[in-house]
Amino acid sequence: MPRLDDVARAAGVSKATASRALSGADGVSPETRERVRRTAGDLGFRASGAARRLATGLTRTIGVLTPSVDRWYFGSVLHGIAHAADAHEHDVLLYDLGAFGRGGHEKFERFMDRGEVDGLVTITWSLVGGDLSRLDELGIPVATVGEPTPHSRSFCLDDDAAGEQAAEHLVRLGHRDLLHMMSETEVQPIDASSSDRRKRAFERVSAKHGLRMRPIMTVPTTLEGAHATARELLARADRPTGIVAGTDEVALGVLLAAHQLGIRVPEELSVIGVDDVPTAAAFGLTTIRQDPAQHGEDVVAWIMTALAEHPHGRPVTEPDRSHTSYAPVLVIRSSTGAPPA
Amino acid sequence: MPRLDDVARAAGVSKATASRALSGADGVSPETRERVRRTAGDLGFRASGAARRLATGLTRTIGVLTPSVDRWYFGSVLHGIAHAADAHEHDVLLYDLGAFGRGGHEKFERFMDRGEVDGLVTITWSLVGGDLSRLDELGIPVATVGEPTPHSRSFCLDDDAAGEQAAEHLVRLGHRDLLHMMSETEVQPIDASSSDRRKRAFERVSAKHGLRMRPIMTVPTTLEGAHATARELLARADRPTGIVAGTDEVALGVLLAAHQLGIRVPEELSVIGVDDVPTAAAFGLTTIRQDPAQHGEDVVAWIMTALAEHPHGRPVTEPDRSHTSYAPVLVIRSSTGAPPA
DNA sequence: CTGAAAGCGCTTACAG
DNA sequence: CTGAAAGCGCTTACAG
Repeated sequence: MPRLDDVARAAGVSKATASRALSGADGVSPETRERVRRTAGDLGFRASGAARRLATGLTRTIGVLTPSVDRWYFGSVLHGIAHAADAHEHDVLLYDLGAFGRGGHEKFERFMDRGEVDGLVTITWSLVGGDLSRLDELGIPVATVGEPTPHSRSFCLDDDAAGEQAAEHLVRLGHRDLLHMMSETEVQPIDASSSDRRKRAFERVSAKHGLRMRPIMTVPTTLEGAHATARELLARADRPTGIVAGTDEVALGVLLAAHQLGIRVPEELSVIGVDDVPTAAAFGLTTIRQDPAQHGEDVVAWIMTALAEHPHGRPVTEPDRSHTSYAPVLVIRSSTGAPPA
Repeated sequence: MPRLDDVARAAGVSKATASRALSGADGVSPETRERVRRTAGDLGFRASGAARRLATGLTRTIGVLTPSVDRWYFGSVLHGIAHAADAHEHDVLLYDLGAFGRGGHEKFERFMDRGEVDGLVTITWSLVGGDLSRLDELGIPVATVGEPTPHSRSFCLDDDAAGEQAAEHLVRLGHRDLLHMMSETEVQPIDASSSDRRKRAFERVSAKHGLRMRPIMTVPTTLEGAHATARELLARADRPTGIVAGTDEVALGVLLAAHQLGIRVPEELSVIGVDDVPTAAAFGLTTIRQDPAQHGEDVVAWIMTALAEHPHGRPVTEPDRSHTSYAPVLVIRSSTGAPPA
């Protein structure tokens, strides 16, 4: 592997000049720059990242802390992050903290110990409160996507509006007897998780319109879990006319149970979800759309801006802990309709 | 941030001794080691990764090149990799090359230019042939998961056996008129992709048992894509009695179409897939199981072994390009049964 | 516009 | 068991 020194010598300049020519810094004549560049190309020179890091203190890497990577929401956010990071010529260092917080603490410690990054994004539920507040030690821009949090800058769907829109859609169709299936968040680092907000929005709408009050059901955040619960629920004679599901996975589990029980959708039962996962369309699922990949792109854009303002270390000003919330979009398909007469 | 020098001084030893004490190298008295460790802890010392990299030439990072991150298979492999890497105290650097090869080349170039890792895993279809062969330049252990490849060590499901088991299962149930829905691989870097192998295995079984020869159908590797195709196919009077799908996503699309058309499964139609995705059970899908997370763990284990044998740079011996193939497991559920009389 | 030199913070022969 | 010193390969004031 040729070093900068080899390039400099071959091009007949000093290491300093070679470095400037290659990095694009100004104060180098066009001819010199061109010659150095060609020489570097000919030699197959690749700057040592380790040396550059040591000299500049910059890793050109952004870290991602996520509770999972094999589920739609997390994968989509990660995809957006990876895409945006690449556009800014930054690498992404992935810390998969493990299934929803379990055992994640040790991995978090390892990250604090040796995960060297210029900026960090934590995805919902990655961390518990105590760990979250330690992120400040890092002295780098930190942002969260998935839930609003007072600990850092955050980006996420407006869950209040999403919960409201879902319930209001069914109310407009004439439903008076709805049930909310809340998808369970196994770790709740902060006061109001997404599922809590969606649930409370549902309760507000229920109260406002004087709907029948049914107890909220809590199910695992998986199609399977919701499916099992829904099979029992829907078999009962006094089932609701509509179900507001906390997520599409839950909604799809309900739809599947309805199909298996011979309950026609939407004639006998309406179902609405939140997310608009790729399979929702094929199932005809009415849902509240969000775009996690976009959130991932936006969070990286914010980090890049913060980095540009304070290239090294801790900003002198108070860190930005503002919140960006995305407006939900109602997507009407065939899983919702007027309730049975 | 305290440096090693600060720790050394505070503990009353040289940097060399402090370094050895902290790294666990031997040749340090137990008392000294303990004292240095405590001092480091008190000071909140964290070794600079950049400096360590520069001094040792080791990044303690493994790279992952993947065509996507928001689909079950890739997410699962990545999860296994992240878990195993963490167990070996290595970080993972993620390169999401983008949707199945499109635009992935530039990202690949960026990786070659500055992705500094000790070992690399490429997931199926990440790369096209020309890029694949350039991986040797890296002089680090490289392995592929998802498809057998002559370019590197590889790990994947035995697709021949999987395709055979799927078809044979239906033949045993009495089916003579089967159709294969092959899931489309958008980029085929090597001669025999997974889907090709599964397809050819199907053809062998068809020939062996003298089944009706139907043209192979190719559908997108998504539930939606398969669903659209299946709706047309299943509406026809001469539809087959069984469908062998290249993946579970495809199989689920077929199941959905069958439900919507009022075709009873398995009485009127049998469907089998490959993968055993988490939702397969709720749908009662019979399938051929594979465990991508395990493949991810195994590939990291192999890299760690290779690294242990050749701690620095290119091994003198010929690189290991052997192939590990995993035996498929038939999981029988309720989507398959005897064909209609 | 260019170069000599110091510095980033570790590790590791080498010598004792 | 311990230390002084060289070295990993860049970047960046500083001086010219």
